[in-house]
Order: sequence, then C-alpha cells, then structure tokens
Amino acid sequence: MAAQAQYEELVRQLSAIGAVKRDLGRILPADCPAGSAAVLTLLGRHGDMRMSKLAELLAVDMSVTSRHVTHLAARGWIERLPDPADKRSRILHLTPAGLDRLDDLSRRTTHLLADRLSDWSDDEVGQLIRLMSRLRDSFGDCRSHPVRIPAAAAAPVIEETTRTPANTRK
Amino acid sequence: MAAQAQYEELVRQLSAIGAVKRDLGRILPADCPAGSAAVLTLLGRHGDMRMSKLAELLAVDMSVTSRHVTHLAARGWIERLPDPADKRSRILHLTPAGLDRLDDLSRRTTHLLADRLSDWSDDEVGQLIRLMSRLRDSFGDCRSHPVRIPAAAAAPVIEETTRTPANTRK
DNA sequence: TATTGTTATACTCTATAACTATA
DNA sequence: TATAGTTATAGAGTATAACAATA
Repeated sequence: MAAQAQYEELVRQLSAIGAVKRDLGRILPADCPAGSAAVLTLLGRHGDMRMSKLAELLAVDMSVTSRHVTHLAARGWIERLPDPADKRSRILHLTPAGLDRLDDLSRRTTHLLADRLSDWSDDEVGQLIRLMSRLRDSFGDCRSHPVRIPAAAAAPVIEETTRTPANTRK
Repeated sequence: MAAQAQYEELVRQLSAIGAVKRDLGRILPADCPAGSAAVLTLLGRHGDMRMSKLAELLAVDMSVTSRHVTHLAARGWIERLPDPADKRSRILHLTPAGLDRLDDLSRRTTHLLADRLSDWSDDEVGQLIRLMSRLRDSFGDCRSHPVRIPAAAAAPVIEETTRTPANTRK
C-alpha cells in the first residue's frame, strides 16, 4: 500500500510515457502504424492464434483488433485461415512477407532503443519491464470494481473561447 | 547496454501499458477527459505557467496544449491571464473551481489505484515511478538522431478485405 | 440463445501547417 | 525575422452498438 502522493505521481508518469511511445511510433514505416506493428509482434512471439486471443493480448476491443488485422491482411503480411474446429473463427497466420516486415520493425526499434538507452544496464531495463508487467497484471485482474465516484457541481460552459492575450485593449 | 530481446519486450510492455491508461481514463468525468486532467494536475503541482512551459511538461505540441487549455477555460477551471512581460504570452492560472475539479480527480484516481495496487509496497511504486521517469529523460534528451532505416520491398495492397471465415464454401 | 467477427459511427489525442499578434 | 499562441485539417487509436454467421 503506497501513499496518495505516489499515486498521483504514478498517474503523471503514465501520462508522460506517451511521449516515449510516440517517439517509437515515428520510426515506423508509413504503411505500418503502431497498432499493426503490435499485431505482427504478438503473432511473431506467440504464433498462430484466433482474433479473440489476439484482442486479449493487445488488451483492446475485438473490433479494434479486427481493423488492425484487416490492414495487415490487405498488405499480405498475415493470412486469416479458416478454423476447422469452429467456422465462426479465423486463425491468424504470419506470412513470409509478414516475417520480413517484422524483422524490419525489430531492427528499427532495436536501433532506436540502443541509442536512447545506451546508459541503461541490462538489469535496469529488466526491472522496468518487470514492474510494468506487474502493473498491467494488477489492472488486468479485477474487471469488477467500477469504482464510481460522486459527481461535481455543474457550471455554465462557454465552449471554445476566443483570443484574449495581453491587454485586450489596443 | 541491454540485449535485443529486452528491447523488444520493453516495446511490448510500453504498448500494453495503454490498457492501464485507458482504465484510468474511464473513471474520469465526461467533461474532463485525460488531456484536460493532465493539464489541471500540472498546474496544480507547478503553479501558474505559460503555454509553452505547459506544452513542454505535457510533452506534446503547443497546438495540442492550446486545445486542452481552451476546453478547460471554457468550463471556468482555468484562466488565461495577460503576461505583463510579453503581450504574446498568456499566464495559465487555476481557478477555485479548477481546484475543486482537481481535488475530485485526485480522489478518483487515488481510489482506483488504492484498489488496484493494494498489494504493491510503497517502495515498489517508487521504483516504477523512478524508472519511468528515467525512461522519459532518456528519450527527452536527444531530439537529434532521426535514426533512419532502409525501407522494405513494396507489395500490392488489396486495401480492406472482406469476410473469409471458415471454408468460404457454404 | 450465445459467441465470433465485422462494420458503422463517434470521440479523443496528436501533429503539421497556415495564420495573427507581438518581440 | 523570430517567437507565442491559435485554428483548421488530417490521421491514428479506441469503444459502442448493430449486424452476420455459426455454435
């Protein structure tokens, strides 16, 4: 159990980490955005799987997964094979072209990280990975507690302001 | 200097952490999305500041910052005061209503985190914060290295596929 | 009826570029 | 000319809900 100030700081760090993710996204090829790259990576690591499994690993809704997968399939990087055990389902399979793409992605991110984290020790990177992984687990468990909170007072909204820099008077 | 496998794992964890952020976002009031909440938090912690300073702390473009700020000002949670030292600039200031809003936000996130991280020690949370902060610093430094990578072979794109679940034959 | 995926729609966040007003 | 901030526009990512096909 940690202190409240720590919780707030953690939220700020989570928010700020977005800049790192965007930085990583900038080195991706134009036809392979972050979402697609994540799918390729997971297929490369876990092998063939169904849509539902992929959605779970990505931690996003299956409708989102479907869009990413469609994008990849359109480029021939993955195939959607029929599942002999369940005709509603589709087995996702990395193609040779997809593997090439994945190698390319891996090279790009490794280059960037090797540059940015040149002064990190193997152990430090391992610690960060371990703690982030645990953080994810801590949230992944209980989908139960909706954690509702009382609402605040209402107030008039002028929606979309206008300029009012220095003294408005000329 | 860490191993390549670690780098790839780190990228996956960064990608997956998005689920945690979205979970935090779900407990926010409808009229105060994550971007607005981040602005309120930074103003609460660092006090009055200019747009450019806020953009730097948020680690996003100033145009993005401007939109968030406009949203907050429209609701009376912050004010954009003239800067006596530079008439182009505006000083952002949290209003009493904004402070109330901030307290509410703080309560919500603290509740959620206290629930999710109930089995984390104070020290563990501190370690995660420290490592994430350092990660950010490692990326924030060198805006220089564009880190370009050779392109991959082109291929025909069928753009947006259609259904082909089980055996296409009926 | 319940489940697997797909698609339509809408919303948030972001960056780029053009623009205004100061410096 | 250069800088601070705004706005228009476009693109990526996501969720919800309605729908199709199959279990």
